[in-house]
Amino acid sequence: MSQKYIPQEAEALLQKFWEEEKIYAYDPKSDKEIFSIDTPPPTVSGSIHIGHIFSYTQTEVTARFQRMLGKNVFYPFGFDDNGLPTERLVEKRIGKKASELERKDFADQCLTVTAEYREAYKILWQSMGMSVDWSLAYSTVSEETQRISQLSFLRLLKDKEVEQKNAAALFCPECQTSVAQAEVDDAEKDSFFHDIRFTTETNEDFIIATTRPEMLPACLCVFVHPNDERFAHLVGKNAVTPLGTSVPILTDDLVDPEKGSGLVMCCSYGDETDLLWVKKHDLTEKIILTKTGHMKNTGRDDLDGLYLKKARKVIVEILKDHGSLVESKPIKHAVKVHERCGTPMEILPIPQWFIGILERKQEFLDIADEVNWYPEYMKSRYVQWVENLKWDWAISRQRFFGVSIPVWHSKITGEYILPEESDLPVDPLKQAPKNLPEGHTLEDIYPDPDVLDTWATSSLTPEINAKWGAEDDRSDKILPMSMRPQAHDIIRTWAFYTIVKSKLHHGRKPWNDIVISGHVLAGKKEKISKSKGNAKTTPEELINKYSADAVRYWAMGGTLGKDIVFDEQEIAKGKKLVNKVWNASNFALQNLEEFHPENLMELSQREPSDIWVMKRLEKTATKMKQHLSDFQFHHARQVFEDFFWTDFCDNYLEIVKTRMYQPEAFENGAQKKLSAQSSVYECIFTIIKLLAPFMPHVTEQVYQSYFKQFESEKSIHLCLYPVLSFDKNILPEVESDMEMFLELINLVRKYKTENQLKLSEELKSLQVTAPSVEKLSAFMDDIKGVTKAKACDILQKDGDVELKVER
RNA sequence: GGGCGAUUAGCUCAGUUGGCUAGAGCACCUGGUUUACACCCAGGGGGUCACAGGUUCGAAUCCUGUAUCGCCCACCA
Repeated sequence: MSQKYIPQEAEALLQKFWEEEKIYAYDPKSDKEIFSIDTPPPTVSGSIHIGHIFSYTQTEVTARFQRMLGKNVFYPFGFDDNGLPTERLVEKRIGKKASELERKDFADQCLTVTAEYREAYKILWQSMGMSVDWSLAYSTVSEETQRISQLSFLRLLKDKEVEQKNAAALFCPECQTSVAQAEVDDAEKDSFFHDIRFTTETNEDFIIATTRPEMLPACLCVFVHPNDERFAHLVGKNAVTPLGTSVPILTDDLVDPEKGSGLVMCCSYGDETDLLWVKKHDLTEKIILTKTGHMKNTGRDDLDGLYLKKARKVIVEILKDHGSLVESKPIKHAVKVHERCGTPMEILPIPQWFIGILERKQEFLDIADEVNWYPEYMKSRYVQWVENLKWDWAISRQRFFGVSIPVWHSKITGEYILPEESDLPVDPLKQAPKNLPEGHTLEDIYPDPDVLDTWATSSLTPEINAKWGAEDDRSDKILPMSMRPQAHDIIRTWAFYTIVKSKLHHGRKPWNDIVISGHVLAGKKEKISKSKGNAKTTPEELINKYSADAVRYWAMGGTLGKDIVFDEQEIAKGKKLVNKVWNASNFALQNLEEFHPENLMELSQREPSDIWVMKRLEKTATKMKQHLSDFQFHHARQVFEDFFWTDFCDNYLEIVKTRMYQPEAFENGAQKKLSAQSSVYECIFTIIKLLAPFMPHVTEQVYQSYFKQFESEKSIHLCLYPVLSFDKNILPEVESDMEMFLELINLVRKYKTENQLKLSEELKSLQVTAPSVEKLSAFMDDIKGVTKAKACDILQKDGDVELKVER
């Protein structure tokens, strides 16, 4: 082995080796147990920050661990280049709007433009030592993905899980598309609470308080709470709005008597309550908004055609002139806005495609119980979301770019004309159906203009990975997938929608385990974001400065589901561990030059210290395996460090040094040296295997430099994860006996430190008292070796070990 | 308003089912050029475990309440 390990040089060479040897390839022909990972496809929009590294590395360690358990690991990578962020990026790069190109051409442009970003990801990922099988990479804008997305739609349509309804949906007038409940954000907006005077036909006045006076032309009725005695006399009468319309006054217990004046007008549609009321009281809706957010059908020329905001101002003026406006109080209130553009949402009845989910809430809750949630408490977020769903899933979007809805409509019968599954993907805007219904010409049909919500596609990542419906469909092998890693902020979207699709298509859970990671914060309570520019260092800089293994070490420190504050010192700590592992291995192996594993001494024949370290190693390996199986990365890391740094390096190696350097100083020294070498050999080999999922580079380097010569596997990453199981009868009490020895070592070290002596300073003799002379004496050779004492007398005395030193 | 989580050393965080004297790294102090490593070794100082009650032989850990913070959701007339 060489003296120095320089990660900046070694890591790149090792990565090249892994790629050339296809160490991480998924083997479709193998009959080994498969471990499949539903990798989150990151949005291809140009920026990769340390937060990505954090969560993906945790998954990657699991991939390596499962591979070392002997499983056939299916570890793909995906690129989400179908979303709006990518669309914007591509528009900017090609200088054209998506709508200026054919859908297919724009998709091609997306693939072209994002190619370099995909390449950047791949390079960074490889430089982190990510054991992805790149031949399994997919893109969400590719033809294959579009085929699967359309296939999903067609099958759900045939199963009547999808239907087109002229139902009110949340609508964004800016993007001019419907949006799903999950895409809605709250925003604090400045507004006015307007008190407007209504009258009844019998000339009684009352006040309606509203933030949406422009909805007045769509006023259908006025509600009061049935128990509200203040207004009981009004119920059943007709009210006259300031615009002169006559509407009934009704009761409903959803009215909050405390709010506003206690009277509320119901307009189609001001908010979701209005929607409910229209259904419940069978009111006839009146729609006064166009898709672009302009007024129509108001019955007034001075309002029709005005944009919402403008209309609001105008109507306030009208009301003022009319004397109906009593007061306008400025308020701040939360408004539902589209998360993409921040525009307040409207509710409009336009034809939309829906997947019916409200009827199946319980089924989706049941599926969640079949999935293991890590950490467990994250499930409650899902449960709460599902329980509170109010809308079916609107999957159509009135945008130009995206996966087309594969449907043509008949102008004559209104029936759907659908493509064959084998013809997918199709673009109805560009293509004609292969077979027209009887009596139809091309003139009699029109294409569905909408595209699918991106979640309708992203929710199919298991199916995309499985090449669902293709000739080489591998659903049987990899579905349900073993593991879904993702962050907590998209439980209600990605996790939920994936469960919906899996349930509807296959009737079962999409994965066995869902593993939720936290976010990386730039500082206390500060999210890393591109706009703030608070990601001080790039992943590349950190890898270059500390090594990939060190960055990976940091990523293992987070607790599952919890956000962590970025701490560069943790990476520095990782760098130290890399160095320590190399040096300890290098040193230990130097002392194994004439050793061959064929000559390994039986454990029962070894010296007590050598048996002790093996027992500690056994425990460490057992615990690490358990922790990694449970995705408890930080626990595994901690257990490793405790053993490796303290027990193995600081104590064990120091203890056996003398026996290895100068066996002639001991009676039967050759055997005692072989005993030490046997434990050192097994420890180092086990240590690097235990650490291999965390630090794949330095461990591989040690393996290639030494152990490879005795082993058949060409890479440490193809070795099996260590499982040790020793005969319990071999020195059953060695661990507690060792405690006395370690106590003695500490006392001697303390003595030397306090007396400002070198730790290697020779001592004339030690006078020791210990609870068991016999047991401590078993370590006599090593006591002399590690303390450099020429003589040591042990006397029996209960209690702690005590020491007197003669220099 | 509902749900979930957090509060432990100056800083960043561990602390498995309640159990020896509450741990680690960094920072701080003292000592050591030890033939693996100064990216090291040895020793040391530093915590009323947010607060108040309760359960228990025993609580950082379980229960109740309070405070502060974060996330998710709801409220929006």
